[in-house]
Amino acid sequence: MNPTVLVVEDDTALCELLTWNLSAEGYEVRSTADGEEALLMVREQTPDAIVLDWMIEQVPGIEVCRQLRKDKETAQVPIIMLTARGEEEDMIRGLKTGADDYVTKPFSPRELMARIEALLRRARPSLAGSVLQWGDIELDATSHRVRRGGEPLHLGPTEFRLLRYFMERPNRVVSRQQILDGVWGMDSDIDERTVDVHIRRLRKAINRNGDTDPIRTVRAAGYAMDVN
Amino acid sequence: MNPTVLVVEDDTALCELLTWNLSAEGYEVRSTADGEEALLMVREQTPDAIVLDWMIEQVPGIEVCRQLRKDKETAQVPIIMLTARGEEEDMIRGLKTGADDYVTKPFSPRELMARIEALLRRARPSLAGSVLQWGDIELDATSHRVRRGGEPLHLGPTEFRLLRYFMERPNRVVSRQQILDGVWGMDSDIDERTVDVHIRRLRKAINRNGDTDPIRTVRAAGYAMDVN
DNA sequence: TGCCGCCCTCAGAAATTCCTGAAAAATGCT
DNA sequence: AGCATTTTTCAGGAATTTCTGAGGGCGGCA
Repeated sequence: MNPTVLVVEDDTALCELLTWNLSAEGYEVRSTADGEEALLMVREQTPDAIVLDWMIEQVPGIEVCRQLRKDKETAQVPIIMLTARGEEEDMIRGLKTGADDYVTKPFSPRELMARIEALLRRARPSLAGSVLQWGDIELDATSHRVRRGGEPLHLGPTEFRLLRYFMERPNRVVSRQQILDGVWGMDSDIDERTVDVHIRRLRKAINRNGDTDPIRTVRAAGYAMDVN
Repeated sequence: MNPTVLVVEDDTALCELLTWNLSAEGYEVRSTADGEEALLMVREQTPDAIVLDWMIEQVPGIEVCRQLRKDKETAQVPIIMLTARGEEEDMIRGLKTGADDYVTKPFSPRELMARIEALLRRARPSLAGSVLQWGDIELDATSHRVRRGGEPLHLGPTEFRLLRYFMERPNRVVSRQQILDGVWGMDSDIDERTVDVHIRRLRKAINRNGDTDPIRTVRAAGYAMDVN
């Protein structure tokens, strides 16, 4: 289950170079040369990060960026923009539009790799192997261990993924469908009510000692994990 | 309450330039030329972001970065590293050590500003918009929370959508039909009178403490939410 | 193979919210 | 002041949405 990176680049040689490097780093790579198709691919299966060329066919990169940011589903995807020109204006426009980072060609692949890693560390902490925290709850993604107030908690696999999903998105209301996509996988064909059940199981496992429940149900919207 | 940025830079001229630019952007700025002192300042009052020069007195910037990342309290603070040399190795070391971004001198202040903004947007969503405001009412669309004067308000789904609808259109009179389209959906087949009821429920929920009513009824036209 | 843990589904109960219609109140106009 | 129109109030039933407990099924492991 490696992190997925979507490369949107119409220079075939560069695209292959990136794909090769990313694969070597252990990323799952998908790629396209077309902005329109990129949007479709993101909607179909949200990647963990996007490397997006400014100048691509059909739709300019910045427009792709804007579209992604506009849609709630994809608004949080980390985006690194790539450009040939060193225009300051472009860079600032790109960053203001919602890109997280901006790299000008020519660039060193290693630099790009490092920037992607830094960005993932920030945007998806569990992918970088750090420990997530919420109040007295600690979740270690690499060792699959969860503690509350120092006491180890026993969670099933699904409960673990569910908790991680919430801890990666503190304060954010997510719909059942989003939870299904994120925790079960995009193509899962599971009833939304099932989420309720697992939320309940997770709650029971976490609040065993009458602790405060970190998970808030938002009627007609979904659930959220609030900062305390 | 503006976001606070800590500038760690021993070149006095550059430090002043940064301070001036950041202040102009509305940031609260604190600064020091000394790495040791920087660590103390962070511990005393955690800033929302740090601009950190690689070459500073006493402690090298990368060591400051490492120290900050080691401590749980400060592990999440966004860090942008600044350096004179364009050495690729340095950049990669910096990013691997936990820096979020890495800018080489000479750089444009505007670029740095844009990068800080992008980083804050990622690290502290609450600081970078997404919260609508009207006087003492705050509405956070992503966490579905509403506060008035700091006190949390409990709104039902429809009331929430209704309030958001108004706060997205300050100072604008909207007809009942427009409200139905925007809040209930274009194809809703609901009596216009129903809007009245929900307006009332919303008012009751919002003005619980005898606060001023933000919603103005416009006879024969609809409703509006005025700026205060 | 048999046990065990976990996952998904189902369906009824419970809780909350929403809508409806009509009456009361307020407003504007003559 | 009196009338007409519009807005607000109100309460109960309808409709959603969520919660809960139980049960079958699948797969891992001894």
